[in-house]
Formats: sequence, C-alpha cells, structure tokens
Amino acid sequence: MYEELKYWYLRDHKLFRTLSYSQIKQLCIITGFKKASKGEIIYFSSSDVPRIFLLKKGNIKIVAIDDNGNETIKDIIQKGDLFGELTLETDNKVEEYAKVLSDDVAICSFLMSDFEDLLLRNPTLALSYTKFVGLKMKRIKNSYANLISKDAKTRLYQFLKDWAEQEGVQNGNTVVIENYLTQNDIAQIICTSRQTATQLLNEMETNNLLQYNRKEITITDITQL
Amino acid sequence: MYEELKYWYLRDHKLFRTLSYSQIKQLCIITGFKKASKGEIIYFSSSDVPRIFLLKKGNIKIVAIDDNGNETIKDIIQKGDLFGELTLETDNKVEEYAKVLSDDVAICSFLMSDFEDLLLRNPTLALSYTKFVGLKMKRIKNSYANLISKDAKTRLYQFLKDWAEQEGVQNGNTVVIENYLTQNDIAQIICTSRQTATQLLNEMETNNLLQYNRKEITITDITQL
DNA sequence: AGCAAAATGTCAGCTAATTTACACTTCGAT
DNA sequence: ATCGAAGTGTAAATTAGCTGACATTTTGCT
Repeated sequence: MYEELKYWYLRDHKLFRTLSYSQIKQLCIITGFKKASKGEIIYFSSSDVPRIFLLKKGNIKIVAIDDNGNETIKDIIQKGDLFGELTLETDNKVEEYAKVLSDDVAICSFLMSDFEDLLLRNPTLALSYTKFVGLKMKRIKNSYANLISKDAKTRLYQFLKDWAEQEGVQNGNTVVIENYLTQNDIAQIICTSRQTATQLLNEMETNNLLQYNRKEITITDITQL
Repeated sequence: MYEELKYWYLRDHKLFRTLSYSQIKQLCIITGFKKASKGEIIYFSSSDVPRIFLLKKGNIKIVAIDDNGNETIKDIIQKGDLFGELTLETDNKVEEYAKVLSDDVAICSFLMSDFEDLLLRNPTLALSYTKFVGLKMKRIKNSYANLISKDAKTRLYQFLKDWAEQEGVQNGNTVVIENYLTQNDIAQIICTSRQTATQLLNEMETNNLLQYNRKEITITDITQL
C-alpha cells in the first residue's frame, strides 16, 4: 500500500535523471522558451507543429472545453512536469489550453519529431520514456479509481494528501501548502460542485483538520487525514 | 516451441509489423503458452517473474480485489491485445487476476526483461511500443472522462457504441455483438449497480433500440445511440 | 431429468450531492 | 478610494442512482 503511494507520488522529473545535460540542452536549443504570468492562457494543442512542453517554473492547469462549453480541469502541471502530446500521437480534435496559476511560469518546448529522433537514436531513453508514460498512466488510473469509487469527502482528503505530499512543506505532522487553487479549481479536480467543496473545507476547518485561506492551506496533522 | 509457431503468434500484432519475418524469428522471446476455457481464473500479477502477455484468442477480463473484498473490473482484453505490466514497471502489490469470458482462450507470454532487451536492440520497435502505450493511456483517459462527467445512461450508450465498433458485425445500421458479458459485468464496466444496468437495458429494449440476450446483443440502429 | 447456482427482473426507500438562489468578502484595476 | 469581478459562505429543493429485498428465469452439472 505505501509502496503504491510512493509510486504514485513520484512525480515525473524522474525522466530527466536519465537524460544527460547535453541531451537536455540539445532539446532546449532546438526550441523556444516562453514566460507568462498569472491568469494568462496558453494555447498549445491546436497550434502549428506538434510539440512537447516542459514546465520549468510555476504551476498551470490544463483545461478542456466540452461541447456545451463547460470547463473541465484535465491536469495540474507542476514545475518539472512534461505536458502536451506525451503519447506521441498527433490528435488535435480536443480543444485544450493551459492557464497559468502561479505568479509566473517558464515553459520550454521542443518538437515532437525531434524528440522522436532522439528516442530512435537513444533506445535507453526510449525505454525510460515508456516507463515514464507508464508511470503517468498509473497515476491517472489511481486518481480516476478514487474519483469513481469514493465519495466527495474521501476524494477531497485524498487530493489534499496528494497535494501535501507533492508540494507541502512539512514540519512535524503539520504541512503547509502554497495555495494557488481556488475552491472552484479544487472542486473541479475532485469532480464535485463548488458548493460541496466549500462545505467540506469549512467542515474540516471547524474540525481543526486544517486552516484554509487564499494564500496557503495548513494541514494541522497530515496523519489524521 | 517451433520457430514458425512463435512467428505466427507475434506476426499479426500491429506492434511487430515493423519487423521482418527473420527479425521476429530471431526474437525468440515467447517463453510461455497457455490455453484456458470459460470461467477459468488466471493469476498473472503476483506470480514469479514479471511477464507481458499476449492474448491470441478469446476474451478475458482483468479483475482486481480491493481491501473490502469487492471485485472491480479493470479492463476487458480482446484478441490481439497485450496485457500485464505494459508500463514495464514491476509493481506487484495489487491483487489482480484474469477471468476467461469466451469459450476458450490462448495466451502466450514473454519475460519483461527479455522484452526490454529487445526494445533496447530495436529503437524502431521501442518507439512503436511507446506510442502503443501512449495510445492505451489515451483510451483509458477517455473512458474515465466519460465515467465521471456523464450519467449512467450516457455511459451505457457510449459503452455499447465502443463495443459495437470494436467487435460488432455491422449490416446496414444494424450491429450484432457477440455477448460474452453478463449484465453485472456491464454494470461494473460502466460503474453502476447491476439493477440500474438491467433497468437501462430493458428500457432500451422497450424503446426498440436493441435486443438483448445472453448470447448476443443486436443494436437496431447504431446511429440512434 | 432434477437441482443448485447464476443471471435477470422489479420495486420501494434512502442518501449523497447537484442545482438554484442569494449574501457576503476579498482582490485588482483605474 | 472606489467599484466591479472573482471568490467564498449557506441553505432549501430536487434527483439520480444505490441498497436491500425479493421473485423469476436460465444455465450447467451429475
């Protein structure tokens, strides 16, 4: 069980440990570098040639618009994460874009075709990349399994635990998370209504499980969640 | 096992199409072969060394047991599909097994380590495999997205459409699917209760959208779903 | 052929969570 | 410093779908 969680929390920087500096440089030289600040929207799926992106700094959310014009959060991308067409399949019928959550972000990107060439020339990297995608898949599977079989409260607890593990600053059993999400964002991530999320968060606050404000979330005792 | 036989087992998988006959023969990676019949349970995750499996014939479901002893269907595997630890990550704490759904199945397997060696020696194959895993991930994402944002009826409709597309025999707008699933199986796949699934199927039958029986499902007009 | 087990059909509560609706608070821009 | 927009708080009405509790039908087995 704990082993599983460890896997799950192993964020994706892992891939780049297998890449040498020169390899990374090679990728980044080929491409551009982009900075953006809070609230900005970055379109990346429909645009020109297929690319793979690497978030160097900050946080963004990947948002999709469905047929009815509803926004749904597909993913939260953190510093060091790759995003874009990781499956190496060009398929641009989905309308997705990224929205900047933190004060500012830095994104570097490279061409998918270049990346494919690199993989062909470097089987070890291809293998690592496959494992990396597999890890991502495992993560997605886990989070969806949670969404489907658990109630809203359990989902919120699980989300907070994940978040704390990934980004929280721990001090004893107390964990402080920099809160760049609105309650609405959180609600969307755990797939519930904004109102339900608000209620649950307030309930947790009255039960002294955490303190919530727009800047940060302090989890009183992470072992209690 | 004879070389020719091994070749036959791999030949028509899209993954290995990039390889020539002689290359495939050289692989010699198939180390296991197994036949089983309806209802049989095949354990594959916990056992000895990590393997990757290829289903040559029939249908199976991958079932997991959670902490409370509840069965959940993780995947339906059809003829030609690979299954097992496709992510190449050994991770053996999940209690999973396969149950044979069709009258009989033929499964061949190879060692994950052999497969990794193979990928390292064949960059093109490694890239194909990476895309293959990516495609699988995309599918999973899509089906989960459906599960979460749609109601039970829509989920059932979507499931039937997918199933029809994958395995149905079309004649005009009428599609006949060989039905190797119970209503309970269907319910589990679309994540609802057996009763709800039954009700929905009967409702569809009275609305002349389909005819259901244990052997086959006939969708009157696939464009109506 | 006979019987137990599995699969299917049906229905009445029950409940979590969505929806609707509105008030209050905080933030950011001018 | 003000004002509109975004974010948060709260509550009643409504509902999809689960649970439990059966009856009925079909299947596989000896």
